[in-house]
Amino acid sequence: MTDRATLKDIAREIGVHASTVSRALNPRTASVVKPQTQKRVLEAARALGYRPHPLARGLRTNRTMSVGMVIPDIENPLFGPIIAGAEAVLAQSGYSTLIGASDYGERGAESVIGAMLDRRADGLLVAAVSRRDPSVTAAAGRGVPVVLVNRTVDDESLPAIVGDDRLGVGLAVRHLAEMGHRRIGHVAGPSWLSTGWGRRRAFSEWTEAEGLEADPGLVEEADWFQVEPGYRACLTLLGRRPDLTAIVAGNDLLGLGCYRAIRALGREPGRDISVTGYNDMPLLEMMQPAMTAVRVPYREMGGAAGEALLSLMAGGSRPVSSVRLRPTLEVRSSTAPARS
Amino acid sequence: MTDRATLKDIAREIGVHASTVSRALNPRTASVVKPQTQKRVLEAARALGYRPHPLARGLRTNRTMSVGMVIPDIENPLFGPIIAGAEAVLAQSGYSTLIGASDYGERGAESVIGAMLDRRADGLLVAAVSRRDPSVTAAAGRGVPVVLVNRTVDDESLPAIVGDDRLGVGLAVRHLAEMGHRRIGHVAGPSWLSTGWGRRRAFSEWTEAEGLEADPGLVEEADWFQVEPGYRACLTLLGRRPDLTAIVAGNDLLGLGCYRAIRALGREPGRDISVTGYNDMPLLEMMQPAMTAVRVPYREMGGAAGEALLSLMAGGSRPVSSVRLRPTLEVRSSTAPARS
DNA sequence: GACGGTTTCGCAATCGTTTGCGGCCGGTTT
DNA sequence: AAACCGGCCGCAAACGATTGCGAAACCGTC
Repeated sequence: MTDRATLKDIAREIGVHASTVSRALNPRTASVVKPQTQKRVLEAARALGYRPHPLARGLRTNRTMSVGMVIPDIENPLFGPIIAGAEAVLAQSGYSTLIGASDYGERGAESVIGAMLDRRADGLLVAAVSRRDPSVTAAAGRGVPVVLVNRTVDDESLPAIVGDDRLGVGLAVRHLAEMGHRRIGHVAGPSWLSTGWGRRRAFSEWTEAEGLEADPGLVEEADWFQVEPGYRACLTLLGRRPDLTAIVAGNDLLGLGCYRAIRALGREPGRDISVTGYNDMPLLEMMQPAMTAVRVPYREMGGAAGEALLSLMAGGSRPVSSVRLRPTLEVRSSTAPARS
Repeated sequence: MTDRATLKDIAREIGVHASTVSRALNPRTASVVKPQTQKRVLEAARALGYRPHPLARGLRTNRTMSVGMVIPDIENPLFGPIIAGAEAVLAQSGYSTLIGASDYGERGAESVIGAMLDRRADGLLVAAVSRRDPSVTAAAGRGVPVVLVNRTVDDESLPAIVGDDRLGVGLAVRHLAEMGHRRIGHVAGPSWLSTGWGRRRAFSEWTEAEGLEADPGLVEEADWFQVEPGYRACLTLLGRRPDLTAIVAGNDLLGLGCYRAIRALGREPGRDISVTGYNDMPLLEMMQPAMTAVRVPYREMGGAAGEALLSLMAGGSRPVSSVRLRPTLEVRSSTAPARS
């Protein structure tokens, strides 16, 4: 860890004061130094391989040029693209991304957020939020720029970059309706997450809009966005309504759980009962049958969240608005015309 | 962003000097302050909600308490558990994890590593390395603690936490041999990555050790650890050797490519040709047929890497040694007895 | 040559901590 | 009573940058 050159080193090199070097190097203040000395500074800086010391700078300016990103579960492949998208645009603007896993801890994202605020992160990107999360709103209340990703809170005051679940569920329901399905069920995600809750409501709205049967009994909630809970929920759903010809799953993993449940009942997903997933995670097209799914643009979502946070931190007075990204439908072979 | 309390605030509160407060709060120096004043300091600190300012501290101590983690491709589900494992143990010791995606850039991990060193990260966790990567070895040469994860460099001087590929490939080959397979092929990963290269060599060694046919023509290299390259490689392999009854894939994605290739040739993976994957990524058991795979303990790998980096940064004179984690074999239905 | 107005730069404070050094105070030793 | 010592704590100097303020230096003008 050979010692790096400092402003003082450059100053000594060309016989000026360190403050002049600082001004020459900072684009915002470069106008007050004589062009020729600026040139000398720049040359010396490059010659010495000068790199500003982020801690010293941050201490003075009270900015760390780093943002914290809170993820509930890094092992979920869903969050990879979100992280990648956000990290890319943040790095572009010189920000580093601190990662923190809340691991669905009992205390929510609190300790992770606390650690990040202790580090004086300039902003927060939170993908981990449940529909009400005191630590997040508290941080935002204290003036820390916060942008939510993927999930949001009920209180709409925080900017959130999410997928348009109403639209996405509509794509799935209409697709099934067009294929002649009249009795469609829904395996919903946890209603304490905005995604689970929103898709469930959207499902009810769309079945009604399409003039399909709309009975509360058509919906069964899984207590978790995972394969196993999806399996169980689908089993009870099909136990209650064996006449269903299609199922809209709250996400891909729940859809895979449906596959398993349908097979457990001696029928075949796609052929006997159509299934749609949600998210379109990687490798979903490799499943048998390849799963039709609503595709959410997660990388773009991460990128948009990064940009929103940047403009929020820039402190522009115009409020940063929430964004709903338009999903698309990837039709594969887990959906087929209804066999009457 | 209400201003936080500083040492000086605490000092004023109880009528001592800030340096005394500093000493009282630091376990290492707490012994030089009178127990009673220490108690008063602690109380005042808690009352004021004091949190040390990491930038000021880092500026003085020349440590940032943060480590950089370089990932080639965050979107690859493989790296999620590694990140999670490392982040967990590092957070335990008060370190924050900076994430950086090298995105397989042309210039390797150079710019990402550069950005992290500019930030004065105390250490580096690199999962992105190719078999020779000048920027990584350069950083290590400059005295920055570096630990490699998952992949390593040819030059063994850097501590690396990797899976034991020799063992893992052995598990797969022996499993197939026990099921009566005699003509086993290998779809290898890129030979410029340590994992691709190591598994390929291990394959040759094990086929020979098991007394199986060991012909260079049994191996076909995919130019990338992805489904599509695996598909192409498997096609040419089976074109050359239609008599193969089993294939050991260099990783899971290549294995999925093999599935596709086998089906493209009108045969069925598992039934006609056995396939083994490598890594055992999430949802592999949901594929049809569920893929037999060598399971690498990635979360433990991340954790072990974090611990190795911690002890490296602690500067203990005893060298931090490399670790090879033992993989296991998950037998599923993509492998079956050879039909002679 | 004095003067007003710019440009350009140096001075020094500041951000919040850590830490070497020295001073004070109490008690014990000679 | 002088000398000494150890425990406890304050003083001040760092760490490396940014920035308000003021002072030179320089320009042109009368």
